[in-house]
Amino acid sequence: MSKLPVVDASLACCAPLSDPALSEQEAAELARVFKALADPVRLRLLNLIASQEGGEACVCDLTGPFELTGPTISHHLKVLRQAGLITGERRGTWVYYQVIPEALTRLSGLFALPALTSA
Amino acid sequence: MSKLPVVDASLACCAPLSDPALSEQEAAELARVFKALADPVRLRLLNLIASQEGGEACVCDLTGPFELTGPTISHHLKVLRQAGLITGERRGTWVYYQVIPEALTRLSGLFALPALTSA
DNA sequence: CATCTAATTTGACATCCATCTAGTCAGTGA
DNA sequence: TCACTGACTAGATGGATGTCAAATTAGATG
Repeated sequence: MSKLPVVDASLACCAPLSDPALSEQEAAELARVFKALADPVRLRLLNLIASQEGGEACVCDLTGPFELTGPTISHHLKVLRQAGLITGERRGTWVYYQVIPEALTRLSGLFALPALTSA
Repeated sequence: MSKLPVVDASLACCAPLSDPALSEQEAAELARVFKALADPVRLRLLNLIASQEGGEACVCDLTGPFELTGPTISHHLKVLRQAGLITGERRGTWVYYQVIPEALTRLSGLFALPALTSA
C-alpha cells in the first residue's frame, strides 16, 4: 500500500511549461502524472476524494458511483497512487484515500503563465 | 488545419477538482485534454512552443529536437490541436504553432486548492 | 479455527495508441 | 507546367491500457 514505485515529486515539478528546456526526464515524469489523469474514471475518483468532507474517502464509497467492478476501481486507485496524486491508508477493515495537496499545487504552477511580459 | 473536432473549452473547464460533482461529461472532456498531455514528446513540443520567443514555433523547428520522423511529430501536433491546447497556422511554405493561453490558465485553475477552509 | 466482508492481485482479452513507411497535398520558383 | 520542399494523411504493426472473472490477502467476529 505504501511502498510503490511512485513518481518522484522532486522531478515532475515546479517550473511553468512556458519556461525553456523541459528535459527529457522531466517530460517523462510529467507524462506519467498526466497519464494517470487521462481517464474519466480516475478524474472522477480524484474529484470524489478531493471533494469529500474531511478530505478522505473510503474505497467502499468510491465503488458505488461507477458501473465498474471492485478490481477495476482498485486498479484506478493504484494508478493514481503510483502517480503520486493520492495516498491510501488502511484503518481496520476499510481503506481510506486522500489527495496529496502538493501534487495538485505543483500541477497548478506548471500551467501558470509568465505574466505576459510583453517584448 | 483549423476545423477539427476540438474539445469544447466551455466544458473541460474552470471549477477546481476539489469542487463537488464533476459530471461524467466534464470528466470525459477533461480526460481528453490530459490524454493529450500524457506523452513526453507532446509535453516537450508544448514546452518548445510555449517557450519560444514570439510565442510561436515552426514545425521545421520542432522536428530537429526529436529522433522521430516528420509524420510522427505531425501526429503529436494534431493531438495537441484537437485537445484545444495549441493552434496552427500556415504562412507560405511553413506552418506555425502557438499555445492557447486560456487552455493553460483553465488547467491551472483546475488544480487550485480551496484555501484550506478548515471545518 | 471458521467464516464473512473489504480490498487487492493475477491473468486474460479486447481495444487503443505511438511509431513507421509510403503516398498526398500545398506553396514556391525556375 | 514541372520540379522541389514542407507538412500532412493513410495504412500497418508492436506495445500499452482498461476491464473483467477468479483467486488471494487483511481484519473482524462468532
